[in-house]
Amino acid sequence: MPELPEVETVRRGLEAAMVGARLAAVEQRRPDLRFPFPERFAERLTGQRVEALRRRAKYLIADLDGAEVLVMHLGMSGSFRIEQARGPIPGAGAKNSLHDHVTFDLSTGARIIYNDPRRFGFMQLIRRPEFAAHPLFNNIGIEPLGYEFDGAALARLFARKTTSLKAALLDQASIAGLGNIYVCEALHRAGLSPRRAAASLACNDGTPSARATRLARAIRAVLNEAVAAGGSSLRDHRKTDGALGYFQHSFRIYGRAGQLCARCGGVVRRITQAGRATFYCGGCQR
DNA sequence: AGTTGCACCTGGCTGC
DNA sequence: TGCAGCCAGGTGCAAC
Repeated sequence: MPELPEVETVRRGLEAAMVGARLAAVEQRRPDLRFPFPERFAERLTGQRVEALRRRAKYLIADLDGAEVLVMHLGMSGSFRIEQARGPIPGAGAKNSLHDHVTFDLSTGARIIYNDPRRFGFMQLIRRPEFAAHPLFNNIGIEPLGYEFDGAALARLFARKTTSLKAALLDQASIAGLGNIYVCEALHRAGLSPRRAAASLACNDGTPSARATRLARAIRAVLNEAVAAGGSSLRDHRKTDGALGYFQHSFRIYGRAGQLCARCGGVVRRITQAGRATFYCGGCQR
């Protein structure tokens, strides 16, 4: 499910409910998701006050008033929803709660529930001083909505890469937060082929090409529009309040194999790159 | 060192 | 209606 715009949408929903509240009770319903939960996970969280909820790449990071930071990743199918703790307790066997793996009951009376059918998500507790140097975070690239991201940054990051533009854009060590959908969308907006060599964004003298600038602007634009729309709702992904994001209606290329390109009338193609589907228009993406 | 392919899971959809 | 096969928003790791 979640790329940067979806994670940011979740962050905003959780921030409003969690920041300033204490974790009055935490329930962990299985020993692992993608990885085992930390030792004594619920116990270490109980009683902690949430001071801030941040996003880095596709990670959610809750700053606690103790010595640790709670790191959460949604994987492919993770989602959060917010209910009132006084409401019906999800009963065993209720279809909707089958994959509810963690619940946080807050001092405000709200209950935050983490649901993840595929269990590719995970949660981790990291001591604050070790946070920046932690393996999860010490090799993460620049934020595409940050001030330092532009055509020059793209050209510099990709200068010596031998992979395709598509694969390079998906590499979280270069740019943090892009995923399969928004890479396809940004490349289409920029009129660049996903098969083009990543290094071709720099001119021979190493300066950023006009293509690099176009691509950086397209990435910013598509991410900003998607965040404003509350992300994309594929399958049953929802925001924390249960509402659907609606950016999926704005996809111009993703999932449109066989349809006509809205910009040039060419046929949208689907190919496989690095094991993942790529959608692009052979007419206007060069 | 950088790049690619596979593995990890469940569920939804398509086509027989 | 049932079922096999394929596909899915991510990423860590082994193998080249």
